[in-house]
Amino acid sequence: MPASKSNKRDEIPDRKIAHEETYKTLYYSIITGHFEPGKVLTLRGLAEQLGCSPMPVRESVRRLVALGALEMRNTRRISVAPMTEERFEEIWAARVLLEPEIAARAMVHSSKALIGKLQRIDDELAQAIERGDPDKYSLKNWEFHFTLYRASACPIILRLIESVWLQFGPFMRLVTGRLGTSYVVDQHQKAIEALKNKDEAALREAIRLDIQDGMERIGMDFQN
Amino acid sequence: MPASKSNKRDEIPDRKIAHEETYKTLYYSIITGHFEPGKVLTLRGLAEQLGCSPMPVRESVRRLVALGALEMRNTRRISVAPMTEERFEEIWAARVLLEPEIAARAMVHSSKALIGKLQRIDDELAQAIERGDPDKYSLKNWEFHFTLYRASACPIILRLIESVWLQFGPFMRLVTGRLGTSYVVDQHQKAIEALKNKDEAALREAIRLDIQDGMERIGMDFQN
DNA sequence: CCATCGATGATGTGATCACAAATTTGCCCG
DNA sequence: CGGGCAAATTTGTGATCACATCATCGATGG
Repeated sequence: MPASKSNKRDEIPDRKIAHEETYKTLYYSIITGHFEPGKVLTLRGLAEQLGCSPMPVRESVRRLVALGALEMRNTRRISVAPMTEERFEEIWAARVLLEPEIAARAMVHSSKALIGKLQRIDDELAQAIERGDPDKYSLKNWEFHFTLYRASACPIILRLIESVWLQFGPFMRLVTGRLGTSYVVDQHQKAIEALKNKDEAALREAIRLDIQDGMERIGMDFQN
Repeated sequence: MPASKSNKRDEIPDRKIAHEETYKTLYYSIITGHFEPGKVLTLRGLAEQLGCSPMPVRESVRRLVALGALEMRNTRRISVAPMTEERFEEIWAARVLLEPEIAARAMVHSSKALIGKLQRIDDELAQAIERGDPDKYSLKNWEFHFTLYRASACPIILRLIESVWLQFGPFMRLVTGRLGTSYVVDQHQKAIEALKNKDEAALREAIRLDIQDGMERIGMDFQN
């Protein structure tokens, strides 16, 4: 054990790694629904777009394929996963299974700071809706959920949820088109309220309904 | 739409791709518990061991890191994830959430052929226990679960479960040491029975108990 | 004898090249 | 004018190299 001081590791403030940066860029692009379902991508195309060699892109794409965010057909062609009714229903089911559970686990580690942070994010989300800014709406909605989920200190389940979000991200662009009502925010507020009251059942229900609202809204457009 | 015949795609019987082969090799090694938790790996080391250049290994490792099977510290060092009590509990929770659900979904597509296949695998599993062959036991246990789960035709949830299995695979080597009793097989048999009777609740319960038995057995060793 | 520092070897990363396979383009024939 | 075949381009894959950084170990000083 060479570590004289036990807290010596994890001291390095994250070196700049190209493939990490490209991954983050692609990650947010997918989560916020910038990529059209079924869209075909190329390593060299993304590389030029991101201003690097194809090498970091190759690694990022491999990660995203592993998580189901991108597909690689047996002809070795990279594409955003196309949406089917089966996939949609499955994603919905996975979300309802995992997200209320991790939210409940987050409540245990809840704090004033967390609740304040969630409230602030939801305020920004409301502003994004008012101004009709779908990109910011997607991002803030993601921030709200994952800020809550990260507080659970359950990295394994969190990774599963990340995978699911990456897979329905491309369909987000369908829902962001019509930001008419704001009842999604209501569920967020109910979730915050439940956190304050330490009411686990209410929190689970708020998350479940938030998922249902969002997915039903996507489902509407998807039925066409 | 260039495809004149719609079934023309997916006709190619899978080209031999080096990084796919290395991935499968590493996948089974991890699933069956050949890698010790915390073990440090190197690209060049694995490459030499697998008889290829570091390139395909790099891509396989990237995939496995994305799925949580391997870790990459911020010092850019590759290692098998070390086991902690928190990780263990979380994996357990994720399994109980996902696997009974996908099993229930598999029952809808159940068939005589599937039941026969499961019975055959479980017979081989029993033989592996008798002969004290932990590697084959691990493999057949994996085969049993994933043969059942694949029948659900839920690729997204299946991928989540794959991720979870890859993460507790390294701890499998702890349980495979002592293959004394055979009550695990009992749960498999109850699952097969439930499939025959189309009894969803019984199937869910059998899977849940099988998970509990297996995890408790690992947990015993893990408490030390 | 132990701690600290410096040198050496090893490791992940990124770029580039060659190649086989797939896609696309363009030409020719019916 | 339309359809199918072949050339040409594009694309993912694998190998190799240079490089910055990290781990390992030996030397030095206390």
